[in-house]
Amino acid sequence: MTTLSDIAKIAGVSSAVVSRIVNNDKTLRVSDDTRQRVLKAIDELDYTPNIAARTLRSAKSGLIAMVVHDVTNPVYAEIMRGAQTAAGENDRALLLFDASASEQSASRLVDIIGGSGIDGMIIQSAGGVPERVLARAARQKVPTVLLQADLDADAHLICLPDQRAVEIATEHLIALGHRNIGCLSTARDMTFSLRRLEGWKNAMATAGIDYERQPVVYGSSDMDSGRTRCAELLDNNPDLTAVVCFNVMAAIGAMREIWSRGLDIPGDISLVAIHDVSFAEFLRTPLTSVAMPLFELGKRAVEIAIDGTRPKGTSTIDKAEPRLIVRASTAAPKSTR
Amino acid sequence: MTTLSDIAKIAGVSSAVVSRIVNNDKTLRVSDDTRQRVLKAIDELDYTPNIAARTLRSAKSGLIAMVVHDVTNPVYAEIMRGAQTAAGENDRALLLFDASASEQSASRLVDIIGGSGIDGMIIQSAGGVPERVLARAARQKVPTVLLQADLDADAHLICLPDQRAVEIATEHLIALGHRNIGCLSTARDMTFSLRRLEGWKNAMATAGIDYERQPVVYGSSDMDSGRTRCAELLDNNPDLTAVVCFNVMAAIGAMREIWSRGLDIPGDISLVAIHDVSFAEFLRTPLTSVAMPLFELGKRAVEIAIDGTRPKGTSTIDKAEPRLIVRASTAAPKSTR
DNA sequence: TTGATTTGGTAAAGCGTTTTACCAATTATT
DNA sequence: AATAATTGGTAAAACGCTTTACCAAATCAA
Repeated sequence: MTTLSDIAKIAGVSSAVVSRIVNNDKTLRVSDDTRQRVLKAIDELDYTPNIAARTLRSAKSGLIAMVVHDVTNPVYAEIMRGAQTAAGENDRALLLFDASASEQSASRLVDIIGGSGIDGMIIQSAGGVPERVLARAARQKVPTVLLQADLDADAHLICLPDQRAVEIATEHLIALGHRNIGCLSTARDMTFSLRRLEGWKNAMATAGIDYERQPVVYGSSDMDSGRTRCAELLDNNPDLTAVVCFNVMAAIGAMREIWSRGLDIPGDISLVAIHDVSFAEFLRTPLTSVAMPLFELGKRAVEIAIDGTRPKGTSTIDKAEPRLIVRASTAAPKSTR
Repeated sequence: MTTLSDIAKIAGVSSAVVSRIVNNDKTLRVSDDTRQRVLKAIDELDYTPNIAARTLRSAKSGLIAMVVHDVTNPVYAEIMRGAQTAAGENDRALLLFDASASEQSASRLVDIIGGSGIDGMIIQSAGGVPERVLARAARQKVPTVLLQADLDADAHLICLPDQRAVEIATEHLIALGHRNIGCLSTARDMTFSLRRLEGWKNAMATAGIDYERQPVVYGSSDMDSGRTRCAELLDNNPDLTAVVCFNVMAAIGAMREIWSRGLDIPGDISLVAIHDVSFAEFLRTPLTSVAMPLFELGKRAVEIAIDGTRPKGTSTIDKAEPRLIVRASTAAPKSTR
């Protein structure tokens, strides 16, 4: 309700001065006395700049759109927290879109992009994003950051240290004495699945194990998928003593399948999952996992979305190594005991 | 980039007409021919109204702020999905703030409220919201909806059918033959805790059980709290055969404690939790729970935030009964077998 | 003393909508 | 034929801010 010119009137200056003081314009020269008068008026009237007017004039809204595949998945929630934090640090706010929520929400997003409502966009939703969203963003030159999903779009791309994470997981199993180690992978057509597989091959080869003879099945990142794909894995590979699960929720489904067969974890099968979740420790068998820098991923995503100078391309979060959290789902295989 | 007057020029009309066509103004009288020309131009140039200009002029941004206590908690994620859906249906978008993320994010929110950046606000964060946020919203007359948290603020308040949920949970245990049923409650100073306790008392009294002799402990909604409070409960009440947990995450902590004592669920202790989560079924002992209409809560919240006509006050989501999901964590007590 | 520079500002043009008030031409009514 | 009502629009004023261009007065240099 209080406007710039209200302040200007009270302080006895033009609104230009007030605006430049509010925006901390370094090129403004103003007497200390005047500045104090303005500041006092701002404080007394509790003035806050109108966002719409500022956005209209400056073509910067301070809003970043974040499209997530499924808010409900705790793995992705951590990414959101990272993004949230970076947004706060940089005076931005996050507009949330759940790709799985409704078609109308995608339409709304297209309208917002087209209406210059956002300064940047972050997409976590592997595959689930309508083409028109990407197209519109490209046309409007809205900086777009893709997370772990290299659609060949005109956008930035950030990856996790996928290969290293699976290497660490596999090395852990090998160190325990496992030789027959299967993979419960994520979607076949995602490059992060490939990078993870590469990590597994690497670790196996380094240990002199012929990974060609070891099974790999592909699934998605949920419990149901984990359960059914794990069943296949066990059915066809009686010698298996360990499984690397590329997604923690799938790993939980896998556990269920293993238990339902009367098998023990880790007695009969050892399990390592990629990504950690808060309740991993509280499962029947506390789950050994490799924590990925998800928070950092979200944080970097908004930083890149904000930073207009950065050239497009792929970057990887590699500040910290993936972290192995040994719990109770991994142990030496029976044969070595 | 394309503006209203671009369209107007091409269609050979004034921008007023275009605006009113875009906004579907019923009072506009225009020849069918003209309307088609305008529509065609809009379509060809792929025109989308500039959001900032519209917001500035109309003082409606189409944005609802949602403040959540912890994005990471799967219980609250379901609320967000509901809100997301309702937002899509009503052509709004959601601005997300994580109360636990950063102090700066609260400042940013205050600026946005003050700058007329939002049309409404939903707060899920019990206790964790800075006073200045509420104050600013009240001053700016931003419709505010409080979820399960009756701060005495000038706002709408929506509650869950807390009492009924716990009644259902308790009745289930009583039907199985339990008489010694404890409560692992949520925070003592929250009225939803009180309502839930009321449900327990109700069910107990109806069955002719003296609930005064049964233990109640208070905790918070996380696993650690669940574990430690459950320990107290067990230490002081050896006769206990069942526990109603007012929060599912706390219930998971409780399970851990029970197992760590070499006790069996449900053999020694039966457990029911309020709220369901996707992985409840995949725990060591699949957890019996009472699902609450969380999705509906989120949905109603944005509907109320949008609907300016509704008088302030308390409402309860009572369209559907809380739903008992019987899994494996509840069974008849030993004594009756 | 004169001209140049610095200080401390001001005026005003947009940014793209929405909306109210108004109006000329056409059609209907008496 | 004269008046009234309807049709199909138009003009222009906000909304509140940012930013560029400009300028009078004071200070400084020579």
